[in-house]
Amino acid sequence: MSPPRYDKSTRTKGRPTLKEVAQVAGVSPITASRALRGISSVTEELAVRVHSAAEQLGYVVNPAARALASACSQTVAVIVPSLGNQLFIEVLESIHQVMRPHGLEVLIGNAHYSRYEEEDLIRQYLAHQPQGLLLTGFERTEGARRLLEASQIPCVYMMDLDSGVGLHCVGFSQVQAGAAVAEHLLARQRKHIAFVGAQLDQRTLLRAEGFRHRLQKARCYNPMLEVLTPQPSSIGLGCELFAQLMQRYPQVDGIFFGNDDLAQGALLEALRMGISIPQQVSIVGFNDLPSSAFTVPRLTSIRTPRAAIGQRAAELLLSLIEGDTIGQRTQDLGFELMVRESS
Amino acid sequence: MSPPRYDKSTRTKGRPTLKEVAQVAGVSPITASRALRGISSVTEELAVRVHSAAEQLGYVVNPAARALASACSQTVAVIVPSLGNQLFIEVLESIHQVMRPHGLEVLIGNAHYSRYEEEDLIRQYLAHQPQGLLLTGFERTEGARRLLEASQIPCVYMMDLDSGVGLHCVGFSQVQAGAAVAEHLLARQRKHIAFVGAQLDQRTLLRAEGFRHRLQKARCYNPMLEVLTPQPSSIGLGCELFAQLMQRYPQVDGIFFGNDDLAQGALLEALRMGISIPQQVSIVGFNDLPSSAFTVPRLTSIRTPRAAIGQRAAELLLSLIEGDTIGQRTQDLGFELMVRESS
DNA sequence: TTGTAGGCGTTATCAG
DNA sequence: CTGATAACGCCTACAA
Repeated sequence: MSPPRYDKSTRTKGRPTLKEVAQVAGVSPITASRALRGISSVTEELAVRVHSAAEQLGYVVNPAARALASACSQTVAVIVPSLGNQLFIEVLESIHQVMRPHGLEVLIGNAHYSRYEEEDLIRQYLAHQPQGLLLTGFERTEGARRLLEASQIPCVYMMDLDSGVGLHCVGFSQVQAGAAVAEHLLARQRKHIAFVGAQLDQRTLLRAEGFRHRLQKARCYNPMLEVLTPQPSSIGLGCELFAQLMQRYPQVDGIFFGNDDLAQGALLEALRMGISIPQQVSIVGFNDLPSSAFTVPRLTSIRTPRAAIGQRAAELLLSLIEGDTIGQRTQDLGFELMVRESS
Repeated sequence: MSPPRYDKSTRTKGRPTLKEVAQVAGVSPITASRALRGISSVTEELAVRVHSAAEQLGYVVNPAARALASACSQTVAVIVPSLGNQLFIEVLESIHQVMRPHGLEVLIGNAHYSRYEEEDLIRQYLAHQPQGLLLTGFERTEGARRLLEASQIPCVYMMDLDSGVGLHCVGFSQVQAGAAVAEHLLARQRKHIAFVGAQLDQRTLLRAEGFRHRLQKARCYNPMLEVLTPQPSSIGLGCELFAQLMQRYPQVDGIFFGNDDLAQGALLEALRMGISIPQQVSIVGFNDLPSSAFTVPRLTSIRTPRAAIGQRAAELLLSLIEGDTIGQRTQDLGFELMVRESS
C-alpha cells in the first residue's frame, strides 16, 4: 500500500502555491512563507510541517510573485564584455560559487565590448530589481551611469581599480601591469620593443599606457612599434599581426601582446617563419590563460587574479547587500609576472 | 525654455508604472498595456500617445508583474554543459541573435557536465515560467525528465540527434562523425589507431562508439588504444595524455582526440618530443575550434555546425512557442571533415 | 509566535 | 476599440 500523499494528478492548476502548502501543513500562508524563508520566528514544529508539505507537493516559490510583492528578486546580475575570453568565464565561475549558497541566481550578460549593449543590459537587468550588480571596468555611457545612480542598487566594479570616483571595485592596476612587462623586457636587454593590442577596450589601453610610459622613461619608446586594432583578439589575429610586424620592422626584438591569445598566435607564426623565440624576439602575453603554460616555447605572461576577483567582488557585493558600510572601497589583488621560456 | 515634461525628480516611488504612463497619456492602464505590447486593436493615435508618455517617463515594464499576471515570462532558458568550451559560447551567441529581436531574454545555465546540476537548473528555470527551454543532448536524470514533461513547456534539444523518442532536436550524428574520422585515418593507411577522450559526456562516448565500430569493421581495433578519462578536456591534458600514450605504445600512428583542445595539446607535446606530425603520427581533432586552423601543423578536425545549431534550435523553439505543429522533429545539420596538415 | 488585511504592477476577461 | 474589475502568488505592515 502506498503511503497517503497529496495526489498531484488531481491538481487542476499548473503548480502548487504557497496557500496549498499552508493548507497541507495546516497553517496560514504567511507562516508557511516565513518558514520557507527560514525566518526564525517560526516554531520548529510548524517549520518542519511546512517544509514537509512543500516537499510533498514539490513546491517551488514563484519568483515573479516574490519579486512583485517584495520589490526585489533573489538575483544578482553580472555583465562582462565577452564570453569568448576564457578570463571572464573564470570570473563568472567564482561569482557563482559565492552567490549560490546564498540562494542568489546569477544573471549573465554579455556586452560584446559595446557600451551601448551594456547600457541596454543594465536597463534590462535593473527592471528585474536585482539585489546587486557586478560590472566590468569603468568605461560606460552617461546613460548607464545615470541608470545605476538612480537605481540605488549596490554595484561592484571588477577588473580594474578606481581612480578616485569612490566606486566599490576589485581588481588590479592595469597600468602597473603594463609597466611591469616593459620592465621585464628592458631587463632582458631588448631594444626594439613593440606593443600589440586588439579589441581596444579600456583595460587594454591602460596596459598599453603603462607599458609606453615605462619605455619612454628608458628612452626606448618607438610609436611605430605600437600596433593597435579594434578587431577581436584571437589566435588567428595574433599570427597575422606578428607576421606583419616582423615584416615591417625586422629589428623588433621584444613584443608585449595585450592578450595571451594574440601571443599564442605569434608563437605559432614564429615557428612557421623560423623566427626563434626568445633568441630573436622576446614575447610576453597577458592574463596567463591555462594553455599558455603549454605553448612552444612556454609563454611568459602576466597572471591576473580573475578567480579571486570574481570571489572577492561577489563577497563585497554580498556585504553591500547586507547593508554593511564598507571600510575599504578598493581592493587591489595584484598580478604576477610568470616568466617562462618565451622571453 | 525647456519643453513641459514630467519631472522625474518629484517622483517619490522608484520607478514609473503602467498606471502613470496611462495617466500621462490620458488613457486607461489596460489600453496603455495593449499599446505597449503592440496589440493591434489600439487606435494609432492612442498608441502614439502611450508610447510617447512611456518614453517621457522612461517607463520599463516590470517583468515580475507581467510574469505574475500572464503566468509566463518573456524568457527562454538555455542550459549548456560548460562555458569553458568555446563551442557552447558560439551556440549561445546564435541563440541570442535569434531571440533578441523577439524580445525574449535568454537565461544562461551552466550544468558543469553534471546531470544533477542540470536537474537543479531545470527546476530553477521552470519556476520562472519561461516560454521555452533549450537543452544540450539527451542525457539527464529521470527527475529532470519528469519536470520537463509536467511543465508542458516547449523544449528543443541541441547537439545530438534523437534516437526515436520523438523529441525536437537539432544537431548531427555524433556516431557518424566518429566513424568519419576512423574512415579518414584508415584511408591514410594508419594501422595503430588510438582514441583519446576526456570529460566522457554522452557525445564524446558516441563519437568513440562510431569510431570504434568503423575500426572494428576494418579489423583494426585495439581496445588498448582507447584512452578515456573523466577529467575536463584541456590543452594541458592533451599534452599529458599524448605523452603517456606514445610512451606506452610507441607504435601508435594515428590518434583521434574527442576535442580539439586535447589535439592541440598533443601537437605541442609532439613538437617538444620531436615526434613528427603527421609523418609518424596522424592527429585528428573534433569541433574545429577557430584556433585549430593555426596550429603547427594545422589541425585536421571535424567541423561541427554549432552556430547553425544554435540558430536553428532557437528558430524551432520559437515556432513551437507560436504553437506551430512541426512537421520535422529532427534536424540533422551534418558535419564536415576539415583535412589539414596534421593527418 | 501567529494571523489578518492589503497591495505590489500587470494582464485576462468580459462588458460597453 | 476601450475600459472596469478581478485575479496572479507572495510579502509587508500591523494586529492579536
